Amino acid sequence: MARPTMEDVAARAGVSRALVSLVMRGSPKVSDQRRAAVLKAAEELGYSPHAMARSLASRTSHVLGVMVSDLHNAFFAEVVDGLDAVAAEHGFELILNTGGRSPARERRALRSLLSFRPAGLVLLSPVVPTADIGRAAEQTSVVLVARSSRLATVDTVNDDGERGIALAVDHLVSLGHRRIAHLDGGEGSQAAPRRRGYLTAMASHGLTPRVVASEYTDAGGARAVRGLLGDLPTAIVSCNDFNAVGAISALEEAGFRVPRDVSVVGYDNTSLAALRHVSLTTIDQPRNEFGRLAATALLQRVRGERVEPVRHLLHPSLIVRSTTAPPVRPA
Amino acid sequence: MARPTMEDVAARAGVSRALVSLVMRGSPKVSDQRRAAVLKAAEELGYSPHAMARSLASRTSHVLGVMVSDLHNAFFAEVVDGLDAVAAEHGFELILNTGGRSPARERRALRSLLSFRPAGLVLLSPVVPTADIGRAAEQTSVVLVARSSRLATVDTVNDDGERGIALAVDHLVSLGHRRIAHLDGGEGSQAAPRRRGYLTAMASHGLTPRVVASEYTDAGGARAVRGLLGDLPTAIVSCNDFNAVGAISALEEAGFRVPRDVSVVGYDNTSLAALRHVSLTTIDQPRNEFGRLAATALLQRVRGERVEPVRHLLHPSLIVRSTTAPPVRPA
DNA sequence: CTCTATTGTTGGAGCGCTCTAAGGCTGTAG
DNA sequence: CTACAGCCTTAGAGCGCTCCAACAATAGAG
Repeated sequence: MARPTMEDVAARAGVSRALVSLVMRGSPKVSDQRRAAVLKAAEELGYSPHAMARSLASRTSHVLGVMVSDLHNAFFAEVVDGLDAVAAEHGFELILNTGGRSPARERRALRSLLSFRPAGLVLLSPVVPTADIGRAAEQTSVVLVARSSRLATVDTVNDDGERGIALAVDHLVSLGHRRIAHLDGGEGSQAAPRRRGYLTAMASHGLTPRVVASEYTDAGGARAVRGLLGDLPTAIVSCNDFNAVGAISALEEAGFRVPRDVSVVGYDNTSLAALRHVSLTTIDQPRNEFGRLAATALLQRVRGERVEPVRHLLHPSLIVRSTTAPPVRPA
Repeated sequence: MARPTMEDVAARAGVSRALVSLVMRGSPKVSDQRRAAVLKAAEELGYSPHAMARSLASRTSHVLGVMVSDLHNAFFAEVVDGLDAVAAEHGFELILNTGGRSPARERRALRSLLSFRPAGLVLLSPVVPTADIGRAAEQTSVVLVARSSRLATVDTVNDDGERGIALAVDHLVSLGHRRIAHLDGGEGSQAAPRRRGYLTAMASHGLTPRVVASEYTDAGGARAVRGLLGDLPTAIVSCNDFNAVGAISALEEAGFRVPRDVSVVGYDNTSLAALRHVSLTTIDQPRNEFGRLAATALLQRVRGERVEPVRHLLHPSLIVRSTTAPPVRPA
């Protein structure tokens, strides 16, 4: 498995190593004749440039470091998908890590990524303290996804959770609902803005809010609904799709029909929501776009096109499916 | 962002560059005193070794290349999760690519990964011709996941789809079903062994098989069931979970109840199947284990512990939930 | 036919590290 | 007091590449 080097190609093509380098980098200052000879020799030897040696010599990196807090979650997979698309488009490679939602493991993952001297770093919903992020940002460009920060040195990409929930509430209100409860995500990552958005939206319609403690799982949604059965609202805004699906199950088990008796809105527009069996009205977060924007932000910095930090706050959108309808019970 | 080098650390600690190198590699032949001095200097400078320079000089790589045909699919994300766990455990880093299910793009992705001279390559369900894989295997160790191959130079990790479907059929037969249909995955990746497994299992029970053309989507499952309504079997074995969920929707829309009127079994045990709202009886594929085994296979080769190819054929397992029950209609 | 551009090509230094072989120290035996 | 093990430590070459300065070679101008 000893692979050929530039030297080998040069020897075979009867030119110098430097000329091979020029050809490999696609320089225009090489005669067509020599170029062809070099390319032929490279082909015959099965030569391909050594990315690490190249990066070392040129003091530039075509690598983007990505730390995912938890790949298990399909949300992140889609973001990575977007990152990869943009990176590939510009000849960059992704080097990937997971932090396992533990600050210690994330710190280690961070160090490991930095040891590759990446052109930039994408942190997906990291849980490490801001100080660690700041320190990383001294070494390379950093963009934070699904986590906000006031650090002047890092870019951020988030969705506007307040607005997203407001979309859901407005939708329900326009259908005629007035008793709308929110199943809250607790300590979950974007739970706070969503809760805030709910309270603000309800207030703006002059309605009485009702926040019910819950969590980002279907079991959590079911549990929360069971606590609500004595005094059921006509509509529920869940903190995410899983929670919403759990809520629907519990409602149906209790003999209620969705959306006839209770309307339910989710959040995230996971593939789950799109299933005909579920057909959940929900709020879409442009996850792929998160990745694309994050990669783009990094590439801009790499090219020196921008210095000031950028804060992307993406607009979520309402996807109306079959779990919302006008209320039939007295509002 | 000009980061300190070994030279800087050596100067500050008052030792030679080589000594710093020894300390960084954790060599035992360094006096405690010097080691402490070096570590202190490194700490003060915020030094961390340059992974690429290290790899170039040592002619060894601590990088594993991963080509995912489509990260969008949660299946692959879980495999990557398993890969990452084992890689991290052994101080390896993952470098990741997607091939977008196109041979041309995959070939490019492959080349790009190889340019990093990775210690090994993991190909998740690649669509490139075997010849390309063989060529890659000449450059580094290769393990194929979710794609079989007779190449003597590559390791493979797959699940035993025939056996998985047999598990489903046996389960239904033991419940008393005799009219069991299979919704087929067509050209889909593991559809062939699953179909084969169905036919064999039915034959072994002396039952008449009934293969219905379908595909790996919930819409596909629904469509197939609609074609079945005139002569409904008592049980359905779907090619995967999505298909099964679609089938259930169509059955319910037609006024049938699952599992009372028809039992349904999925395949894959996606997170979808586990939802209480779905609670699908299905066949579990140990995806995380796929990743772990793939990484382990590579590491064994890297360490020279093994030369002959290994073929992992993982046993799928039956997960009984709420969509299967004894038939009530005449069998 | 010489002189200056212009274009194409080359050697050499160096990127940050590892690794080998050789060197400096200490302590103990002869 | 010299010799010889250790045990630490170091200089130096080299990994595969890029990049710069220098240099041929060809072309156009005077």
